[in-house]
Amino acid sequence: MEGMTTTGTDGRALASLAALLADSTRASFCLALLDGRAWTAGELARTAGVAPSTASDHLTRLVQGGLLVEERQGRHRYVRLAGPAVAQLVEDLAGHAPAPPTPPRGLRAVSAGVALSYARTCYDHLAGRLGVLLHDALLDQGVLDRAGGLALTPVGVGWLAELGVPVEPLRVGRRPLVRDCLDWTERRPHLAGSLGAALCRRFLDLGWTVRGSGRAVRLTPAGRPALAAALGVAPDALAAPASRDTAPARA
Amino acid sequence: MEGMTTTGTDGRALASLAALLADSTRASFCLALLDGRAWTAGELARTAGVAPSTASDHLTRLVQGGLLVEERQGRHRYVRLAGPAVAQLVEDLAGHAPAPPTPPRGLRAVSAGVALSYARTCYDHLAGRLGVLLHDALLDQGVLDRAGGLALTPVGVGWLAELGVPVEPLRVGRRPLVRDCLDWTERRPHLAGSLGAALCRRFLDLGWTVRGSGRAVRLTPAGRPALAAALGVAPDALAAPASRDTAPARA
DNA sequence: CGCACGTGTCGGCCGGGACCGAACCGTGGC
DNA sequence: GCCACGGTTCGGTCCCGGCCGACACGTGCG
Repeated sequence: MEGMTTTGTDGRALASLAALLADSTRASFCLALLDGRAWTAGELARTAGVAPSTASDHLTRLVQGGLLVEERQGRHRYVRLAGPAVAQLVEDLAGHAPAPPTPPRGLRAVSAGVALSYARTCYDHLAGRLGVLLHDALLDQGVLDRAGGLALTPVGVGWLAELGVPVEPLRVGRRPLVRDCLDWTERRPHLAGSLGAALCRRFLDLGWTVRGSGRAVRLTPAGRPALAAALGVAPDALAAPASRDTAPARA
Repeated sequence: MEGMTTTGTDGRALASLAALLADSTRASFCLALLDGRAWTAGELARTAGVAPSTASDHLTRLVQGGLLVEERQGRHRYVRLAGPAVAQLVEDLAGHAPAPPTPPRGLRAVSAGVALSYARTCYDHLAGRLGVLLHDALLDQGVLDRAGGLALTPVGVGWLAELGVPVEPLRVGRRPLVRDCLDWTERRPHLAGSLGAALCRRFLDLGWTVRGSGRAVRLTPAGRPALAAALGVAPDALAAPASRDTAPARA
């Protein structure tokens, strides 16, 4: 009677998982790692503003908890999120957290912020204004449809083939093909799931986009008209914000 | 350079949200509340095995954090999850937590466990073997389709109309129409989303199912053939486990 | 070989927070 | 009016865990 029969995950297990993210330093690690790349322990320590020894401790716990995986190279310890499932978990949690009243501070921070809000990676797919725009355009084009839940249409399969993205290989594993992911800056959904990741990768392969510093992404001069054509929108609609869209906010 | 520009949710916000679930007592509260009903502070305190004063404290924090909403009636304080979004968050987190190696203890616990694993509510939709069976049958019947992501088909709209469930009212709000929800006991998906909730409610209204003790649900004698017909399966496929399917584990 | 550097370990400090018991307060029943 | 009961508030205790500095270890460079 006392122990109660929860017959499912028990409170302790849930709590210990949540505890991994319940520390601001570890949380900031995970948010940083949401760019999908591998970071070294030192990098994470610096961006979080803690001593290397502290960061090392946290990383050990995150790895042991299964949220991160590590890869050692020489004297470096690279860590990254353990997979899309973990990324989604962090995204969801972050999406429910109250938006910070953080008006960027310095000039440099502002321009960096502008670049990030225009286009960035969210784990392994596109986010920011460009990500939301892609999401909306795919719905307009009939590539996606949300009449009965977000889904790829038969039309969409053809559209993807034309772009050089075969769909079948994307159906492997438990990961959903398409999924909404709430955009932090736009507060509207962009496209995630294995298809979102494949598109992001394909755009990079085609040279339509390139990675900027950190998680920022830029649309190349060649990529703009090409992507506009594929999405059936005017190239102007893809214009980057105020600053030159080729230079990533000159220092 | 030092402060870093996360340009999104900041680590502290994420951490404070996660901290709400990072305590085993609060976590067990949320898991208990996943049945979708409103519990009193005392009930939660007893099932978690803590003093009323402790529970009161925890509830205040959970309400302030926006995870729970309260409703005071006389000398009682009823709390329930703040909404489907919170329920999904807890589910997801619980789904990623390691499965507990908890072989039920006593005789009574075993039969209660059997009833629960057969059919129960998961916030506001059906879970357990019956929930998974429903999910699979809907896919077989062509009501749902996951060719391009889980979605309701045109055929499904008709099927629902026949059952007396109009679809349009379900499209309101941000909540997805259909969604997979990982079943704790079956470790396979069952149907969530506004449609999952509507079906669960409809079955209760039709008298096909009734609520048992706690979050358990039972299929009524009248409901079994009716549901079997609607799903296009043999009534035997819906048979409850070993024990009598009418008595919910006496005393 | 020795030095710099990135990382892990240990000890110690300290704050937060989980918990309880006791007293207090309002509700509802007698 | 009294009492039982559910809930809350308040001290006080105690432990967990985040943090650092100092030291040890291995890598890679000069």
